[in-house]
Amino acid sequence: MLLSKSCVYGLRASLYLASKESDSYIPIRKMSDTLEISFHFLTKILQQMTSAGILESYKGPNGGVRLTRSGRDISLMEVVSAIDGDKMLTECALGLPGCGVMKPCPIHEKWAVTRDGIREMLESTTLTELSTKGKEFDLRLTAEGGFLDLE
Amino acid sequence: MLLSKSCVYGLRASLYLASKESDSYIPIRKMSDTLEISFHFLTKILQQMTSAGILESYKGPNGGVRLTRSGRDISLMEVVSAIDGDKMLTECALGLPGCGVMKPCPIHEKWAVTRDGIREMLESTTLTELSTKGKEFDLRLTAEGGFLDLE
DNA sequence: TATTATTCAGACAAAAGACTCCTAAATAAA
DNA sequence: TTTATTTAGGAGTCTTTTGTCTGAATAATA
Repeated sequence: MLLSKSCVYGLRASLYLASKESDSYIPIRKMSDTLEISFHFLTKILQQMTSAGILESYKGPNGGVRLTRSGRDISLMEVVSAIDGDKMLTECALGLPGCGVMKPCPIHEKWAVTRDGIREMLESTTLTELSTKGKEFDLRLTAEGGFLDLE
Repeated sequence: MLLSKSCVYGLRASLYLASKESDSYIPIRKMSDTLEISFHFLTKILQQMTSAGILESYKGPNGGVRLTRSGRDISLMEVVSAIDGDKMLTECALGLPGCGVMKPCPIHEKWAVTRDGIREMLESTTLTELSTKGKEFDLRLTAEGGFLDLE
């Protein structure tokens, strides 16, 4: 798969948070229940996002996590590279270490074009853009349910 | 990564075979040595390609594998789907089981566009196209060497 | 026929990714 | 000040991917 499971979970959680317009902290337990993701596993992923500066957290009762900025200013790319890094968008498609402009692999150029398409998509799409559409059309965010099922 | 390691190895081996214009069988051992891929691991991958009809094999002395058709008629897509399947090009980017036209996920449409770019690239590129360029410009096919180092 | 070169097949091992569980630290509320 | 809630972080398990090893089947050749 293009994105790791961790990354997908991080994206879904980000969209959940972006769909909440209040700036109160959301407990991870609530998110993991709603999104049907293992609590402990999700916790770790959100920690990565916190240390990457996308989220901020607060301990204790009424604690949880929230976006540090408006979802309008956070691209999918930010979330992806916080969790999966940017190997996918920098590495040679054939995994050859020395591959580069000097001595490229045969699919170097074609892959560069394709990859730019992926990057462009991730960079130009914001959390708010997707969460807004998500709420408008009740799009899917879990196996069963959509944005309108979010609590 | 987009492609599994197995898939990348399969692609590199395919390009190696396409670069040989003779229709004699090439021993896997020779390929694994040249391409610096574990012999046994490569063997398994090539077996997958054989049962997918991309390669044919011959046992015993002077045996090995070769392409069943001209590399001109084999697209990268064929090799990729023989090894990795086509999950990448069919599955929801968020991994949501029910995601589809009826109730898509938020990135469904954008991902469909991006994905078509990937598919188009893989389908429109043939082994011969790449191996020809590979030989012409001595492109990279191993960590260290290029097409002109192939024996 | 015996030997050698080769693919085929499957069991096994190691590494990475995905996921669980437990304890500690922070903090709000009772 | 105690208790409940919540994140932080580490250690451990399970699964998948990647890679290794051993032996059997097949075919050429001496």
